[in-house]
Amino acid sequence: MELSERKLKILQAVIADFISTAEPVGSRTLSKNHDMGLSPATIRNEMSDLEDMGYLTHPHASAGRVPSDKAYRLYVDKLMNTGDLPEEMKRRITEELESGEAPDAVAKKAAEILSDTTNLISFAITPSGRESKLQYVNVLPVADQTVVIMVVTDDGKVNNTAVRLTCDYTNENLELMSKVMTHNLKGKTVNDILTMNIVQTLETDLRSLSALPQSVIPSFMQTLKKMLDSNLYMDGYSKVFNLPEYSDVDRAREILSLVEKKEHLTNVLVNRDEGLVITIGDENSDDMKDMALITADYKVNGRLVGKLGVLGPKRMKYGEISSVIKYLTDNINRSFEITEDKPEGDPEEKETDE
Amino acid sequence: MELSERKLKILQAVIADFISTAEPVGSRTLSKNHDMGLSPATIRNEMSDLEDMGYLTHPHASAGRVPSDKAYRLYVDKLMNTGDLPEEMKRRITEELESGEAPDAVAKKAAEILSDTTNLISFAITPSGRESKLQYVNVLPVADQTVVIMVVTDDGKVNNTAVRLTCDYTNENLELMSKVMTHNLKGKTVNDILTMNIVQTLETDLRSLSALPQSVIPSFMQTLKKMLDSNLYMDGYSKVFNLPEYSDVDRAREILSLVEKKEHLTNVLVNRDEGLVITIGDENSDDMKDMALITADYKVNGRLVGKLGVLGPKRMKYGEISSVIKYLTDNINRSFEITEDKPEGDPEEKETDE
DNA sequence: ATTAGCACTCAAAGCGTGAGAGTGCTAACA
DNA sequence: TGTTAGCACTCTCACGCTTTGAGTGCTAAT
Repeated sequence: MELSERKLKILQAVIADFISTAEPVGSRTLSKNHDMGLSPATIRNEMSDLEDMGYLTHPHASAGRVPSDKAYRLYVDKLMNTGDLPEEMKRRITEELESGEAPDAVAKKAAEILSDTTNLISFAITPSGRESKLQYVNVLPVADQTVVIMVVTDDGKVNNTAVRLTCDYTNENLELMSKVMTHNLKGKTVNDILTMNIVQTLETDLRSLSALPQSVIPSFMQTLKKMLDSNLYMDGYSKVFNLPEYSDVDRAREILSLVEKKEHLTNVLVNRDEGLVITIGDENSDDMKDMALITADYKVNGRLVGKLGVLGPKRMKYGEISSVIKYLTDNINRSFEITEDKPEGDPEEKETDE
Repeated sequence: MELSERKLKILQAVIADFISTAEPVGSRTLSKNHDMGLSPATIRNEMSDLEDMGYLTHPHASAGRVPSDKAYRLYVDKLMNTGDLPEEMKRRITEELESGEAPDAVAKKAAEILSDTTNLISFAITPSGRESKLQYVNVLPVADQTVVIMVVTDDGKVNNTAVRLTCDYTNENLELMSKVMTHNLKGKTVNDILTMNIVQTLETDLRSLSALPQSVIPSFMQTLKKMLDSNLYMDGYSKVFNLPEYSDVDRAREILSLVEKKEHLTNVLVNRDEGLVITIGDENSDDMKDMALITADYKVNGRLVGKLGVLGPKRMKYGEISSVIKYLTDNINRSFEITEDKPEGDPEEKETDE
């Protein structure tokens, strides 16, 4: 059977209604609310067809219709309109985001905005530093036998670790060490540094420092490892209680415990495709089969890095939310783009206009 | 009326039973479970007295008794036993905590442990840097027109901000600036620096740098301000669903939205008394009237700083939880104590080589 | 002073009924 | 032939009634 123009229209109406009310939608309501010049009976016939085709389901015999995963997929691919955001909202987002913050702060803020505007649980992961290029290593004195190792990368990430030393140091030693390490490692990616035999590489240059390198280098590696991890920020936990699908405690528990497994969620996000990705119901992993997940990525310094998104019931305002996420990531990208046009070896040249 | 020995014993039994079952406890159950050689009728009379005295309440005429806030208070002050923790648990806590981490990481970990061991919502705030003494300022080059300002304090806090400059710089300029700022500000508390007129103080020394100070100093102040804030880490959101008192969605929503108001919660914690503090029901602010809050503080470098605690129903295992929190803060204190001038005290020295 | 006994209370669970929303089918209609 | 009105049927949900059981308070006996 073909999806006639009329069937499409009805399907769209059912989906729209269900998204906004969370109630199964019946033929009568449909014919009233959407004045499509058809009687309930006709609509009923069409809906019956749509059910046969797998687009609608029946919770039980005397209830209205509910869209299937297949219907949502069609809706997202063809039917929904990703309209422009209201100026007011755009303004607010830009405003809240504006400030040359560090990636972590931006991610946190973005999750906040996203949850506020969508009324769903939101999250954002910060870039993994895997491909970040080391810019600067600094070993700084803090107290007797204690120093801080600071690593800065070209995309603005700064990580540090405090180390208790097993030996004494002088400020000159630390400075020398910082210089040598920076000189040897600058421009290399974090990942590369972690996989190369750094001790050997530095050994000759640092011979004069006796025990110092042995004390510091493990912690330096530690700091780099920290840079590999993505940080996950979340917001809007308690928003779920506003949704009728979670008025049942067990359902609420389900989604909230899911979201509390941070490593798991991080994994899901990291392994996601690039771009704006929407996965609905069955398309998700087992623990999210009755939810929908919308994510997008953002770039720092032209490098693909962080992700953000929302999680909620399949009945979500896909169009609107996609627009918000799109607008948000665009804004973040733009705000991180500006470190360009330096002479140092970055081949791609991006020009921001408009 | 006086609280006879027997009344106390009965009261304690009621509280103990209610804490473990969440069901109003009746005279019959009590006489069975606690074989105190008294018939239900006698217990009934005593309970009636206890009710008159304000220690017990009746949800309704034909239900058992429930402890009042006053009863919990008595229990916490006199009746409960703060036994020692099982070795197994101690071992686990020490193990998980052991590693010279930064205050932020420690707080996060502590919240995690606390929620795991108590099965309640837990949180930990990191020190406010208000009284931290500045140790080191460093302005470091990151890219053209971009530098990172790093501030290190004596208690191991490290904060940094990336700044886009409005003027050019040379490495020498930055170094000079770092030196001058460190020299002028070292040993002063963050709070003091924020309230003094720093620009004026530095102006003469930095005259040679033209526009650089104007670019950097506001961001430096920004970084210091960040140090004032306590970071709040939480864990165990979804634990509430295991408690019968939150099987009602509205109750669950109540506690979870409360906990999501991070600034509010931070405030509550910051304004709390020192030491192990337990507040029950009415003793709390309006939005926690039917919960109990247990907190304690921990010190970094001898300075009173962070707090951690749990939030849950008034029916909580006060004794056990207090022990855990006590043990946890003791451990944290010990692990942060070492920056002192006594070289002794660290049992194990880790040596990594390869 | 304690306890057995009994009447009483109240929440919670179970049951039956009726209303309402919706369907599917059939027959009539343009 | 596609559309529609009509009608019987189905199923959930809300309501009220009854029963059950846990627990109390009081009284009288020990």
